[in-house]
Amino acid sequence: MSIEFDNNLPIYLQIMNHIKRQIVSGILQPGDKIPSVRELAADLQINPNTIQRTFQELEREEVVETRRGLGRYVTSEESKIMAIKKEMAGELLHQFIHGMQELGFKNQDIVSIVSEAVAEDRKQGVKEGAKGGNTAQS
Amino acid sequence: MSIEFDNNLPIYLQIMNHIKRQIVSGILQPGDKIPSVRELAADLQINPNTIQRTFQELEREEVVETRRGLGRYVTSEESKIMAIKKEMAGELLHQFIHGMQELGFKNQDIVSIVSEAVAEDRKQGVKEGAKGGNTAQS
DNA sequence: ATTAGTGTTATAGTTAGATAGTACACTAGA
DNA sequence: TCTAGTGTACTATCTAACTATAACACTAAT
Repeated sequence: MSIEFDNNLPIYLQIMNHIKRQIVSGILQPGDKIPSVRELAADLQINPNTIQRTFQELEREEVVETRRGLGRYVTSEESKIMAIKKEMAGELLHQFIHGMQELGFKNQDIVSIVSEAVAEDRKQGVKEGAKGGNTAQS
Repeated sequence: MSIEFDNNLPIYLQIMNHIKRQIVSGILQPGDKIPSVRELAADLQINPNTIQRTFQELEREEVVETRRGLGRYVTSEESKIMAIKKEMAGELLHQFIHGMQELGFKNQDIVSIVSEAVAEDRKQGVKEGAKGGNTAQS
């Protein structure tokens, strides 16, 4: 595991999202054991207290379950996982569309830009999401 | 002017983005005077020092120009504004597509989701960007 | 019982972001 | 010249996030 940090977001939130993505995308399956506090801390070069906070938040969201003395496990409730997937996707979608509208793009522009970016993606492999799209005009 | 704060992002970055969006979308035109430090601070109920930092960053990005004793003005270089628009749109696009891919969505799913969200938007007026999209399955 | 691997808790210190308050410098206009 | 409205600078204080370190509690396996 390795995460690109450095943003302006708190580390514990970034790690939270990283783990949630792994669960939602199936890299971590329901019931799977997740790394221990100390193990992940050493792995990511992050203080154990920060990892502990990350995990407490994940537990508060019912994404993982704790068995004291044993470790932490991905929830077995697949409905919960699906709900989180929808929530995360909805959040991404909203931020994108709302953001583009604020920049002055029309709805049809937005669809075109996404279509083109995805087409680029298919041609070039997964590179960088087409940064300066040619259709990026309002 | 009013901004919904509260995220985990520093306030000065949020205000920066807000002003950049106003410029890029044409609400603020090239050469326009922007609010003074004290005025915006009072308006947003934010400490003047924080606004000062916001403006310094905007100046560093060459989005605004300062005339000491007079005030600050939106840059007159329209090419600079276009560049920033492309940069901001590219960032939004990349975060969205990359994020959706990490959640396990295929490229064709992503295009469909955006198309539907935009269609919803058209029907319901600008409401909330279609949070729990029905097609949000991989 | 002992050990190793877990989660859990606590104290102390550092840093960035934000606030509070004050003061100084420049410019336009009366 | 004086005043009002600018940008700018500085010190002090507060809080959240993060780090450093240590200790304690529970569980499974030996």
